[in-house]
Amino acid sequence: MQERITIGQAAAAAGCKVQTLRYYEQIGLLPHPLRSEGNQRLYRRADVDRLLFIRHARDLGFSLQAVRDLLSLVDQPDQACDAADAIAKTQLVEVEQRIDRLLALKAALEGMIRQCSGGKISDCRVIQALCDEVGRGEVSPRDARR
Amino acid sequence: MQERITIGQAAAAAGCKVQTLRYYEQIGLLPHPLRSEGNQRLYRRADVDRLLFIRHARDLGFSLQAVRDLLSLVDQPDQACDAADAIAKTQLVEVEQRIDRLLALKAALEGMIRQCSGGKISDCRVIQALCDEVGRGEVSPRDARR
DNA sequence: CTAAGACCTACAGTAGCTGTAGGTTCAAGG
DNA sequence: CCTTGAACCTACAGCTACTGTAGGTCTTAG
Repeated sequence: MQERITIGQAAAAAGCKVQTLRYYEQIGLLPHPLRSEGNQRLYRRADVDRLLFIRHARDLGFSLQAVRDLLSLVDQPDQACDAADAIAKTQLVEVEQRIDRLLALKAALEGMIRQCSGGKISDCRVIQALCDEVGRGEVSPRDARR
Repeated sequence: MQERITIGQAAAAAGCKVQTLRYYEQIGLLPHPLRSEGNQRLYRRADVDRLLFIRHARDLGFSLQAVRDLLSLVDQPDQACDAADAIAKTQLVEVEQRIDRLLALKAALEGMIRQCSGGKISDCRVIQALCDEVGRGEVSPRDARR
């Protein structure tokens, strides 16, 4: 009665590569599935749901460690949901920081491009801007990297 | 007359690790510097300027390949600056795409957090949202990953 | 029965560093 | 002059999150 889903079908359903499933299994995010007589993996609905959960979380920018934490919550559904909430909030803060950082980059790049004279490299503003050690305060060289 | 700058001083000036300089040398972004009698690297101003250029570009989100391209332009300063302009524009497009993607993530995360009931995991909206295969159109699961 | 395609394991490679082990050199203090 | 400790050296392993490759096996349609 159980559907037997091949690794290729599961990967297609999740929009990822076959290798990615094997990798998730290897690092313990997915359980070892049943095998056919010929040793090929056979997944069930629940496994595919778990995979979709993982992929969805990854699409939302959660690290594999965060996904692992979320899955451990899912595996114990009677606890309070504060932990899941906290993980999402941490993630939100990080996303906001990345957005701020990228907006600053965008401004800096637009400034560089706007001033490109179309002349020679030696006069090019893009290169000049990168040569300036100091920058113009839009991006500080010291703490700018995540 | 030349200043002799140690690798530690150069790294400090650029706000990166000593290993990073050795790595850049290894992959050909920085030239092999002079060595002391005791085989220690001695950099000159020009080397440090090149390093600062690299770090600045990295801070702006350029890949090492893009940095490599920009440096090859710097090394031939009499050519037209169209190439540098094109690299910066490509980078700008990528940055804008990343921003759009992150804004969608932010909205999705805020929605998840807003609806967290504070109850049990089994009712938690954060988890529910991740379990929904379909999502609510904010982030498409298929093409969402860069 | 055969051939193509999907699957298997095992391992190497990607980016961009970072960390470690085990040894050498340099500069300052005694 | 000698010692001590920081900074340096090489070489290599490890990190994240996969992706690709080689060489072989299984399944399924014709």
